[in-house]
Amino acid sequence: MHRWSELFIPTLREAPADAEVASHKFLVRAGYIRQLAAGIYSFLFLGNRSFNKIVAIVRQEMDKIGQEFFLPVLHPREIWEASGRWSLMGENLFRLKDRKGADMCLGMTEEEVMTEIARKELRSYKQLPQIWYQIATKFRDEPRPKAGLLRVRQFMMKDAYSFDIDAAALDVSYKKHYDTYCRIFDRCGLKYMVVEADSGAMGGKESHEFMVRTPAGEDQIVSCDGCNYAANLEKATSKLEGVEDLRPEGDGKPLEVHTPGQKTIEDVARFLGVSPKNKIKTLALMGEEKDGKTGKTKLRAIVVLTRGDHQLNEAKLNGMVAQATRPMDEGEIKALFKSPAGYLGPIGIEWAKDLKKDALPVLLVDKALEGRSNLIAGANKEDYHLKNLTPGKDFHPTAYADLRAVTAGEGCRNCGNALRIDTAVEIGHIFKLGDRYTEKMGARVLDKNGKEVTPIMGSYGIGIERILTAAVEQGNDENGFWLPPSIAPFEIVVSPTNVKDESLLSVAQDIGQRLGAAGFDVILDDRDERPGVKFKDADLVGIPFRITVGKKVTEGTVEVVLRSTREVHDVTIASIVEYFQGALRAKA
RNA sequence: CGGGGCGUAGCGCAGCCUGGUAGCGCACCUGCCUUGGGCGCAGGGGGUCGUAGGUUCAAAUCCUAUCGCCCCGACCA
Repeated sequence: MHRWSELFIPTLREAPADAEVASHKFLVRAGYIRQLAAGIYSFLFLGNRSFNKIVAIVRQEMDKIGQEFFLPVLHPREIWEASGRWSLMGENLFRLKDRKGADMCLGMTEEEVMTEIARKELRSYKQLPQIWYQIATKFRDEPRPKAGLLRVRQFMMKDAYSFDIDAAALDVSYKKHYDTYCRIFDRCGLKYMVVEADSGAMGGKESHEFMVRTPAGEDQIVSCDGCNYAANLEKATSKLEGVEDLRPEGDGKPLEVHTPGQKTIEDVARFLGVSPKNKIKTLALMGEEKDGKTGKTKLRAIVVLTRGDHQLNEAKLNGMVAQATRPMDEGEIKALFKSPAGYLGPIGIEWAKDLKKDALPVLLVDKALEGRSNLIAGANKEDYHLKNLTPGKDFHPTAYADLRAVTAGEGCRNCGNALRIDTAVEIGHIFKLGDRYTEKMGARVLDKNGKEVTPIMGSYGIGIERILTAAVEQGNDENGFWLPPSIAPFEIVVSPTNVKDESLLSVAQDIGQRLGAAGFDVILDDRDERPGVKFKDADLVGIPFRITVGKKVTEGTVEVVLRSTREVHDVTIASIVEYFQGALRAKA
């Protein structure tokens, strides 16, 4: 049994001025963490205790499906060069040189190291499937660390990798992780949801993220209360209500209209008396691609058309063109459209026929415009717009694609219910990697027929700090927070109201010892402080249950307080162990 | 990387504009008092004013540079 009076639990009355989100404020105030530098934190006694409990749960569950390794975090350049990520990862990769001047880096994820082992050791289909995992520190030089432990530069991650002989086998490994992740997050007491995710530039096929709703999060998730549809905004789609097209004017050919000074979609729509839904939004972008060898940046004009009231989803676009994009500058706009911004449109420019042809500018049209007619766009001429524009007839896109961002209230693609959008924090991510790493790094095994094949991989991550952060975010009030018992630094705090009263102290000690002997994690607040101080601290530090040992001892009872709801139960001293055997294991 | 803000005691802040003794609350130490929601009284310790340079008789304060931290952005032409 731990005694508070002997421990280092530096609680603060006030939050540090630079903390904004609840979890950051409370974890600092409760003495869990202290900041060392931007995005780098020290874990003190309580924080580390909670941290270790989370790790233990993750390890226990992962051991049921995989094998734990421990890999180096200091990597030679060569393996990152082999996977092609030495240049791809850019500034996010912490780089350094050893004494001989050789390039090294700090691991931000471990596909390379795992694949290197697979390459050297795996020879036969008989050795598959394999699931290897580790729980280790990762380094990422984030452009902007923020919100306490939410986005940091050094963190602990459980990362797992599966190697399978074919896609069907990968499905099995993937499902194992999906189920295991659910068990882990259930045991951690989190209210999470699983969403379809963008597999990103990694080139995976299927991907799910495990998300906890909180305004502190960085991701937007689209979900349906009517069915189980849920997806990251970067990936989400919806059912659109039909829009009535305008009737053709004049001879039905593109018709120039004078729109002096009308630049924005709203202005033009109002000026012409039409809905923005009948307008085309023209987005002028530049695709940038860095040549790995020469270091030169290749530019390519990419123009995206969306419905006037729609927003471009950059993640979808980036996935489609497989390169970074930025808005065109004034000169670039002028060069391509021969017109100032505000009057841009697709007419009068020769567009590429397919994405691979580098020479010509690319015209990507959002699917919501496919089949529409008599739309209005800029005329590529100052103060003029064009009516009667029909995609496929008046201009020919390089490709149609789903590029728009879903907005709240649109219909679910499965059941039609109104979709909601919430902010959430990502606590886990699983995805089917395919053969990207095994292929590039030369991992091969022989199949049943003696033929050489490339094993395919899955990659699976859990952010340990984020489990703690999410738990604090989902359970706090103005006085502090409460963690689920499974991941709290202690399950129960025993608070005698006055330690100078021998009878109170001895009852408290007795209760603490009996609960400890029964397997509960107990801390005795034996500090010589006023009751108010102890109660405030107990409320602050995340312990889900408190036992107040006070006046009622003379009647043979103590009070059990459930931190989350502040429910109070009088329990006899004699039956306290039995009480917790029922109560604590049953509810959070 | 762009924009904004902030660096003064462990935490939260004032002082800076208008240069001249570095201050307040909490925390901390000692004593007394008190003991069911951060109690009270008395005494006390603790600061290179982020760093470097400059102006000045004199710099926390004015000027320059630099470092650090926080927030917003890096999408809607």
